Amino acid sequence: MSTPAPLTLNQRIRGDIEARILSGEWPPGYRVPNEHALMAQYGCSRMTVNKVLSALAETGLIQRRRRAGSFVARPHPHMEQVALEIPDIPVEVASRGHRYGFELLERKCRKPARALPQEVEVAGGHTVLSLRSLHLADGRPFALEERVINPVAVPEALGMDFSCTVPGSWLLQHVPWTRAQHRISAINADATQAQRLQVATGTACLVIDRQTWRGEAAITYVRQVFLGEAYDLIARFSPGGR
Amino acid sequence: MSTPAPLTLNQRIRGDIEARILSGEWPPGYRVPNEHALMAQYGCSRMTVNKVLSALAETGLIQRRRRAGSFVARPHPHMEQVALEIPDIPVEVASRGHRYGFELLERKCRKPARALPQEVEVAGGHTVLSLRSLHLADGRPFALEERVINPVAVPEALGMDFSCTVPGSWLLQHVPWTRAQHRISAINADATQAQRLQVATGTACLVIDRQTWRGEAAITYVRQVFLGEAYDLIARFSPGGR
DNA sequence: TAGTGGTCTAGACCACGCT
DNA sequence: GCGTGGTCTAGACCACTAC
Repeated sequence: MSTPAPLTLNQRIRGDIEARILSGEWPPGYRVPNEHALMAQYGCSRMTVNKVLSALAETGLIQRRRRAGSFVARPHPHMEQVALEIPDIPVEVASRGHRYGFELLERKCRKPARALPQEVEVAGGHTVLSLRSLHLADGRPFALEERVINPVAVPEALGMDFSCTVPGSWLLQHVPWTRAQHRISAINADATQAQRLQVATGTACLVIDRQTWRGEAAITYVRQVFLGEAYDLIARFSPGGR
Repeated sequence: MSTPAPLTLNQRIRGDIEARILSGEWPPGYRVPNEHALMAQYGCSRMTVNKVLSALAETGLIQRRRRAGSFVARPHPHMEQVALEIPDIPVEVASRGHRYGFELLERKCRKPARALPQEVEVAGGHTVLSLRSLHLADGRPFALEERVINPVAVPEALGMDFSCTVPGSWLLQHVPWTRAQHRISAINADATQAQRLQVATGTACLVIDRQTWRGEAAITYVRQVFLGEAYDLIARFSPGGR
């Protein structure tokens, strides 16, 4: 029950300072002791306290200004971002205790829809590999997915039979991406969507539009339509950035 | 047009390595030169290259293993999180080029709804300050907000007249929080919600449930209901964590 | 067991920006 | 001007683990 703590000096100092800030002992605007003072207090070198304070500044807990000193930050700047988990649907379904199923509705190569700039970008002047599919949980519709893939960036995709392979999971595992953008919105299911999801027309659905890039090349664009009542996204924020 | 680059040595080395990884010159699994080699290559001390490699490891671009070396990471682990901007509604409305307006519909102290565990937690055995309000863009309904505040954690709130002060913005600026959780879902507007938002009953709405804590104390719980077609959330991921 | 990363030291010079 | 943080050096000892 005793501390099994082989904490590094760095972690001890960081923990000390974080605790003072989070407990309110050092309120927003409070001037943190400077590096020289902390160095003396902990009997360590300046590099060590500098590393701690730099790390705290990166996470936004303190602000550092030359000549002025380090100050406990006001709570909101910067913390306006929270971590949103990207859902991998098979994993998501399994973690909810359901049996996952997949059904490929359509697979073809076609021209991009000119009305969808994302598709045009993925096409890059060529055709796109278009996949329309349905994700199932315990045999019942869970999400509808419309995806286009850039066959120039991902030539292996042309040789894949996606009737048994989930395109999203396959792409995640085989194609490295460096940038992604997600747009989250809500729509009323139209007649086609409602029929495929086996709900009434007009049912509220959560929509995720995701586009990924590798360097400058667009890899894929996907629109996933979830039943609004059966699905939700969770985003969290905890102190220290992690 | 020339490089105005007063880059630090640290940034140069980090940029070099990131470029090689992102360009694919160093593919996933590639063994990055060890610290001694980089030290020689750049003619610098070990601390300098160590700081670079540690930073790259923190962002997930490389993995480091004692005795084995540093390796370019496979793309997906860890990158399953993206940064989601928390919307501050007045700012959000203004940034979309609209005039922001606010209307307090109801303000009272009451018992928490037993069916809502979030309200019970915010209450902590006491009553909650309950606020129901409407956010407007160019005078038209933009979002409906139902909020409860813990009056023990935020006693100043009891003295506030929120008819002119936006509760969310006020809380953000006056109450530091250390933890937050968001749940995003989609609903069909019920009759009351539809009337207040001036849309047809059943219109799809994007819902954000947000709860914040300071330490172990729950501060506030809020449900914001947005028009699904008029609003969306954007989440991005870029390399290097930022 | 030897090579690798993890951590730390005791200095140093410099740039910035309050005062 | 001068105190602060920003960066870097040339070492050091240790822990871990793959070989």
